[in-house]
Amino acid sequence: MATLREVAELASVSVATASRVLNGSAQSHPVSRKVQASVRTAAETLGYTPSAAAQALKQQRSKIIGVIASDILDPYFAEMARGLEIEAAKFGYITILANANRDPDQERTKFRVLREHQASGIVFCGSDIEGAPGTAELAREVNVAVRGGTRVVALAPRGFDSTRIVIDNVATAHELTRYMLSLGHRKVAFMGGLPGLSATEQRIVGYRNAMFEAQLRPNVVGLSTMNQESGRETVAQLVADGLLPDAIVCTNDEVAVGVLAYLWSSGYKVPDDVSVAGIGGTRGGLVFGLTTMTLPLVELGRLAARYIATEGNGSDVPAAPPFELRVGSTTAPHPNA
Amino acid sequence: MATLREVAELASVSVATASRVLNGSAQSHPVSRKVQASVRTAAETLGYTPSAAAQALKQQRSKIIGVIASDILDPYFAEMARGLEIEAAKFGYITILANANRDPDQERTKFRVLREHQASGIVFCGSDIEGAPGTAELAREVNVAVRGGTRVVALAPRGFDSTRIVIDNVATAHELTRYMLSLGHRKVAFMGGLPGLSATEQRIVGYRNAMFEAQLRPNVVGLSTMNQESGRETVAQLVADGLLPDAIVCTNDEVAVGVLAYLWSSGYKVPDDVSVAGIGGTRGGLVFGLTTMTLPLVELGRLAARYIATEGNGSDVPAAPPFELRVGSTTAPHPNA
DNA sequence: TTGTACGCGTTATCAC
DNA sequence: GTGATAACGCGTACAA
Repeated sequence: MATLREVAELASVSVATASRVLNGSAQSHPVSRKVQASVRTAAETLGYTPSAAAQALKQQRSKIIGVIASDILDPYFAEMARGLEIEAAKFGYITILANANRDPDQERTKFRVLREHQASGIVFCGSDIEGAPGTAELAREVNVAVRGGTRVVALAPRGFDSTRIVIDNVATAHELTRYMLSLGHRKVAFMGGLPGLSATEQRIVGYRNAMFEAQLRPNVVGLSTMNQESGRETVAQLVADGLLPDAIVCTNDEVAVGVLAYLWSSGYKVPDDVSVAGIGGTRGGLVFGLTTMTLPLVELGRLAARYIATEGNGSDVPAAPPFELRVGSTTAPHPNA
Repeated sequence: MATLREVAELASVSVATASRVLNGSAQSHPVSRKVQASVRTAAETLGYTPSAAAQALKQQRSKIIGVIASDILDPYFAEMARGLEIEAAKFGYITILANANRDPDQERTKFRVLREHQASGIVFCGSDIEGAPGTAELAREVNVAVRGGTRVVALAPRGFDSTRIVIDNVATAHELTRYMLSLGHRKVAFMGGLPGLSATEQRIVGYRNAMFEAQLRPNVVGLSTMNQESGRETVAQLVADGLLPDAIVCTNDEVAVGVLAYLWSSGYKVPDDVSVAGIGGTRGGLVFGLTTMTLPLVELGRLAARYIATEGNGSDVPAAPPFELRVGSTTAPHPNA
């Protein structure tokens, strides 16, 4: 790795001049054209690459955004990560991606590593699990970091003092459930999610509220995991028990796709036999014409990246963009409606 | 951010001692129990976090693995990225994720940024596009880096001199096509992929070879993109033209799922009307019982991470693990067979 | 317009 | 066992 000094020597100038030409202050601190040219060619021939480590050390901050995702294989988080990466790149930032498996201890470990790398911001993509062991320690460490000047952004409900750019989970489920009811369905079930996961619990609240308002009994099923497989298994069980409802509100698109997979493969008609909808608006549901609450996931990532890159302070936190119902072909009015 | 010196002062020891206690050589360079304890408590109370930047600067290398993916939303790459992240973490490494959209220029930019951060290794997850502008420049820069000691690993066919841990794409498609033929299908089509993309071209070769061996005419369709939507559109067109084959070998699972989505939603029976299979073995196909060539994607990521973290040299490159046919419920013998 | 010199936080080499 | 101190590569006052 060629260093700045080597470049300077080859160009017969001082390191200061070389530095001014290659990194930054070429305008605020003028350098003659000739020297500029010779420095640049020297850098080119030597294949000079500035040391981000040295720069970070000197400037007390590095252009790094840390991303802590619950599961990078889940499209929900992958979309956020993508938005983060794209927007960060625009500002010359890079994203460091860490997986945490929804485990507070792992989150804490990753958080620490990210801080060690002087990340100027750290983004939590997933929500937390209420009362999970390690949550308190994580919160404590996050709060210390925040006070120390590290920008921390939560893109989902979190129990620590960070900047929040969060979608109203209660409202998403509430609105979606109301849509199902407006179609004339009465036996509307809510399916999937993780017990204790804030996002899940909030969506259930939204669903429950909508059901209560319609004076109907809520019915929450399959509260275990939230992937395609669990959607398939849960609906298979409902069918086996003869308890298939009129409509199913799924906690996310993954579960909904699992439901569709089972129903189609076993001869049921969607939406004739049952209406199905998800929450998220991720790519996975698109091809199936899934009705879903489209969430601005990529945009959430972008906002977080921009907030960090532009060194936002607590006062200029962007609001989460609105979500929107996307009516597909997996929902239809109830036959008796 | 508390520094080592602050910790040392609080503990009334020298920075040297503090360093020995907190980072590394506590054994090779003994420190008394008492001092160790006082240093640790001092670090704790100050919330000391070592500066990775300073360490990287001093040690001339940082525990960073750069990952350049073509599209993080594609499960194919997401699985690799996940394997990389998990294995890297085991060795105390972190992964920096960069998206490149299959654009050589973007790849080059990201590659450079990764080098600036002194990544000890950089992994390319996707294959290249033959003759794409910018490919030569990228290759040149990669080769410079490799000679400079940076470990570069390609997990897909690439035109530069890097370590390769690659699956035999020709064989995957060949084997899968042969399986379709063994079921008695004669009109077997190959669907999807990017024109010029090495992985696509190689799979087509495998497919063609198998068809030629059976003295059948190959039929490649939908060579445009390789996501679910393109699979849906392509098969819809086939149906509209009355050209639905006996069996479809898809370039990846995404395309295959798109095909299934269309067929199911429009009343076709899989595998009764047509057999469908994919390549990849990603999660997306699992819930549909998709027949697919299961590729060791996560494992590929792990191997790359381990190779870099253990500072492998050119002589101890691990071989790609074997792939395997997973027979699901989307393929069946031909009715006339 | 260019050069000199210091320090960012850490580790490693020497001395005690 | 422990403590000074010199680098690592860079940016930037301050001089010239």
